[in-house]
Amino acid sequence: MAGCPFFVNVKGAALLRLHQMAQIKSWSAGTMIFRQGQECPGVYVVGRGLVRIYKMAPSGKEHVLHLVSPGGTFAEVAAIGGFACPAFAEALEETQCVLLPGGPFAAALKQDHDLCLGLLMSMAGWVKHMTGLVEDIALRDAAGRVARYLLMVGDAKTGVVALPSLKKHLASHLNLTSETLSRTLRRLLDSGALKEVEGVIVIREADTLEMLAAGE
Amino acid sequence: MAGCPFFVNVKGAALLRLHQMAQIKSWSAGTMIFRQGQECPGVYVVGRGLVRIYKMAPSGKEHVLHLVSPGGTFAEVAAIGGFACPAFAEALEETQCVLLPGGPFAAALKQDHDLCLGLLMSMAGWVKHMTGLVEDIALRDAAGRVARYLLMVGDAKTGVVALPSLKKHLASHLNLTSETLSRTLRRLLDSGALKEVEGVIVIREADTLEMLAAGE
DNA sequence: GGAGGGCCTTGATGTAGATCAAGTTGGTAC
DNA sequence: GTACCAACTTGATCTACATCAAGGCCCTCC
Repeated sequence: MAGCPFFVNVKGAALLRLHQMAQIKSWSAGTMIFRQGQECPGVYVVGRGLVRIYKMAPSGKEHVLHLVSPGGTFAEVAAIGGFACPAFAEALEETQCVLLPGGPFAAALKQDHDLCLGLLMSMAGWVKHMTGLVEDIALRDAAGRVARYLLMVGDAKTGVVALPSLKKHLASHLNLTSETLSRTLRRLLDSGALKEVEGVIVIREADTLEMLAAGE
Repeated sequence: MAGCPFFVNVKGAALLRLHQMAQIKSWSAGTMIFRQGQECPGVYVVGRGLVRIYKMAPSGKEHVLHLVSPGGTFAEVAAIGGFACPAFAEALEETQCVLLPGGPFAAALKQDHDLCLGLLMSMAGWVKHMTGLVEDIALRDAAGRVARYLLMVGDAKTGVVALPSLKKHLASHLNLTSETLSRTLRRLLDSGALKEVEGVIVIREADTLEMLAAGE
């Protein structure tokens, strides 16, 4: 469980300290882990299950920032920066997480240089990811966004794409309605760029998708 | 110049080391500092002038991520994460920067814990900022985005808003065309929420703007 | 001075994708 | 089995914003 990419550089006493502060938490499918604006309890590491991180506008419209699967972390940014949770977190499945409480974690950070460095790297990755998201939403049309997503999560060799639990969550992540996502996938299937095998989507013409992702 | 919020926690020998590696660079207005995809030369700290950081889609459409004024930094993320420049950087005015070259900077980072911590904080701020941007583009309409921007950069007391050099850059930052921005501002002026004094925009009804930013 | 060229504004028109409205399908409850 | 409900699809319509086009203003340059 601590075999997550976030802590690979942490070893020995420092790792032990993390283990000592760690608390195991569990939620059943569909329950809320924390709410937007709430004080941030610490860093979460997902052990089992799936967590959906999303923002909500006053109008009620929501946008999912991130789907976190085992080995991933969430709330690190708020925990490190010391601000309130900037988004909602919801368990989509039966989920188990390790919680590293904010206070002790910050203390560990102050003393352990390797932890700090590792975190810095992964933060850089985060910013890059967010930048990609902005680019995506601002610069690409619906087909381009879907194409880029498929290429990103699809298996490079077999072309098999594992879509997240619910299509409506994927749609929200790509800033589309589920209707538009549905239509876009249909068009890709009809054009032959994608095919469906036993209910699973498989990429057939990666180059077509790349052209779409690049903007026609 | 080193009085920028990025390095406040760095002191003594560590600061000296940074000074030793620093190089001064200058550009005239309108010149390119680096291009998207190019290898990242290091961390830049703006001393004088204004730098525009933007991405470009293959279609030619561009989106400005950030306008960096004196005291601000850019390319930190790529320098730390070790990837290529994710965007373009262009000097909008006669600009002078300090460059901390990637290699020596990474070495300093490995040894100096305070530098590392400080950077971590500012990275957290960056992620938060990007999250705000995503939220903005995904969840708000044109009027909401403009309203939020005005509230963000406007002087809280006087309500005076200093718009960036060119409106078209602001428009691009908010993911609007300059035409739509122009129309939106006109509507806000006509409705009385904003007024114009000697060519400068002043907020008159902050609560109206807040309602718009919150989504009507 | 006049000519040219950005930047901004305002109006007319076009369009991607949202919204609204029916169906399918599949799963769980009884 | 039937009833119900949520996810998904597909079609028809609507709308916010982009795009296209024209004119005005303020530069700099000759």
